[in-house]
Amino acid sequence: MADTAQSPTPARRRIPDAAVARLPVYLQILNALIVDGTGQLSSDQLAALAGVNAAKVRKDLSYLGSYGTRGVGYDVAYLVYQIKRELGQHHEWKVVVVGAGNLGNALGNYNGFSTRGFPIAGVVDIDSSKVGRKVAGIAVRHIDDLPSIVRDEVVSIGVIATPPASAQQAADLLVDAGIRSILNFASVVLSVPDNISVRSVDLGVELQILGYYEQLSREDKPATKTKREVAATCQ
Amino acid sequence: MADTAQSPTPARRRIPDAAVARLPVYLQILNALIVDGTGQLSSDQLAALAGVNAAKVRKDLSYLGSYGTRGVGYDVAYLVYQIKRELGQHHEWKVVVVGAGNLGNALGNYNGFSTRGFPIAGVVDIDSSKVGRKVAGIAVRHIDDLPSIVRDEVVSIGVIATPPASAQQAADLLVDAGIRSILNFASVVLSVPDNISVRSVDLGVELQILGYYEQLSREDKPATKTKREVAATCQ
DNA sequence: TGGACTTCGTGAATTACTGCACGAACGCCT
DNA sequence: AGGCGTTCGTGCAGTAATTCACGAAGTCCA
Repeated sequence: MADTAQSPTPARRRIPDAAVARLPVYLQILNALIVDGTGQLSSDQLAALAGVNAAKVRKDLSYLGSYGTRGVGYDVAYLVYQIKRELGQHHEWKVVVVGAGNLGNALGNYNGFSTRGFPIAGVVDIDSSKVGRKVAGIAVRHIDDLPSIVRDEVVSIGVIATPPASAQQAADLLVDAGIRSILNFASVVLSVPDNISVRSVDLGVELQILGYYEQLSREDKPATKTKREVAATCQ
Repeated sequence: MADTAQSPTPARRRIPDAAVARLPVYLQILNALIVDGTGQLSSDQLAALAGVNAAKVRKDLSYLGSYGTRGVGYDVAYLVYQIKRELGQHHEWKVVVVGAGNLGNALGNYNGFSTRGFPIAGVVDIDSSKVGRKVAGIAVRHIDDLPSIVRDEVVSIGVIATPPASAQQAADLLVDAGIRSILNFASVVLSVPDNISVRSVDLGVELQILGYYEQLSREDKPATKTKREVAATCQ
């Protein structure tokens, strides 16, 4: 968070975390629009599709630069290009999945990874009996092979799909193998060095949050409806 | 957001969204501590385990009431009780899963749901060829049965595990069936009435966010490491 | 009983994010 | 060419979230 001093690049814009979390959503929408043949769209339209405020859309996009045309809107294809550039999506980031259980299998078979620029370089498991089984055409390898997979395939991101009890160990192994970005599906808080990025997705937590608001809306006499249309991703 | 007027309950505390999102994490940690036999712990200790600031822990917990003891800390079991109460976790919330594909299967087999108070009342799919197949011991039913499942089983939460193209339709059907809380795994922004809660978890978006910070840390000369230890769940 | 020490609870300061409102820039039409 | 309508980009005010800092309230031990 030290934006102090003169960075070598004249003005390296610092995009707020909240905006970074929304850019992929815009990108997803815009990609769908390209398929539909839409060439231009306004911040109002994009805002409606993303379920957010139009001013927020404009501000978010302004962090990328001034790529809109006043009186007209944004060129869809160009915007896609710029968002991809900002997100580092112009090349692929390879992913390795740790844990070949239910979730690991589902992730392996999930198309969204490769179609969005995150091809799966490998699936590993600590259980030798699972080694060799195929997940989405990829043979499961033993976790001891993790370092060589990461090195040989130039993997950037590790996905933890193990039981909670093994998650910390998996994280340690990923860090040791040189991974600096981790997506964690196990319901534990991982402890990692400062320079490692971790994002955790815990289904139980998501449900509990929903449960809270559900309870809240029931306590309030149903007349006063709690307005709430979250497109959370994190947040 | 209208905290205006006099609510009937003398002082219905309004817990900030950010705090609500953290309470389940604390709960998870505390539950693990109970198993270990820990009776008391300080905000400092809990903060370390949750990877957050101690002041934040105290403020979050203070929204529940004053349940700590100065000079000592918090009683683990009592805190668990209070967090559960606040989150509405003293009774179970039944869940229905829409979509019996890869993800639907993984979710059905995922223990975390039922062990954390969200038993699966049913799995439905639009594809008749999948109907009758078993997912985690539960027979898949046709989506036409959704209204009766929701009514008969008193389901509170719907989980969308369909392909993106069908997600909006699934959401509409859930809303029609009376569901007011939706957990969406499809990578589309759902459009629902104001009084419905939606939380979206998009694996692609999570990876793209990680990709951004990964790129960022590579651009900065590696000397200036970007500090970043996020335990996001939403945010 | 009293003093030293610990830890909570919370007001106040800080930081981050949101949303409004408006000037500037552009296309289009006559 | 000029005026009109549209939409971007952004300064600013308002709101939400975080963090600090310190008094209050408790434990423990001599």
